[in-house]
Amino acid sequence: MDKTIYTLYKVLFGVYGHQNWWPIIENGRCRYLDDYRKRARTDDEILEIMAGAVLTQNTSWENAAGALAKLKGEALLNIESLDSVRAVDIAKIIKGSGYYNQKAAKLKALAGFLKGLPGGMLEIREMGLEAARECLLSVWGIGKETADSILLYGFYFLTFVIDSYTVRVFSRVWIGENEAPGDYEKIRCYVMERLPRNTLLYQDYHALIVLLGKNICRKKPLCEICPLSFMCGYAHGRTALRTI
DNA sequence: CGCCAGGGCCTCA
DNA sequence: TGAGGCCATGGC
Repeated sequence: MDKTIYTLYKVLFGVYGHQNWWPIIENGRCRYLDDYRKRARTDDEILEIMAGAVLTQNTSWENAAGALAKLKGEALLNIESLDSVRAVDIAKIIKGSGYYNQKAAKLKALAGFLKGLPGGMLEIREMGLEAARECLLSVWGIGKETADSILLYGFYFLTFVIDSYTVRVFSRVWIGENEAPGDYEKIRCYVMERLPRNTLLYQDYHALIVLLGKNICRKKPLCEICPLSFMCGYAHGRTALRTI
């Protein structure tokens, strides 16, 4: 099933099209713009993507976006403020995103990290993917998915994001085949070896998986209306499972 | 009421 | 290194 990974993308893209991730908060509202495809992200946008990626950890984007909008509304969405304001006060603002004490600490860890970079976001950009990834992963509160999201959507690095939806969708599609998801790095490498090296494609792919995972490939999946059912082991009632 | 959400860290075997 | 506990609100 060498071409399944790419086929899966093409089917989803054919049905849903561009997803214009990562959304940015504008006037307190979450907006999916397509203009970013023609330009690099600004430093402010990258910080917002970083903060949003932390706030949405195991949390619906709606709740995370609300907290992000409040942070922005309070003029706290900048490195200096996040670094200087007390964690308990940040926690109060982002309460609606859940895990607010942890996330406040994570935002402060992020701000501390960025404050220690003389070259700012440009310094990360110029490190290249691998060094930038290691660098982000060294920050407390930034794990693999959060790091890859930041790298892919903030810096346009070619790295694939694996989240719980990805694992769910892949594990279902691959049921009964010789290959199925393993751990994070395994899935990431497996996918990247089978896709064209195209950043926009990677960005859309992950966003499309999230869209499908939210609306159709739920824990209790709606296979009857799923555009992938024709190529999905789960929809065909298979049960065997092996790992990559 | 229970389940779920665009994870990550820590602990312990 | 892998499983399990913990963090927590809001929407359905």
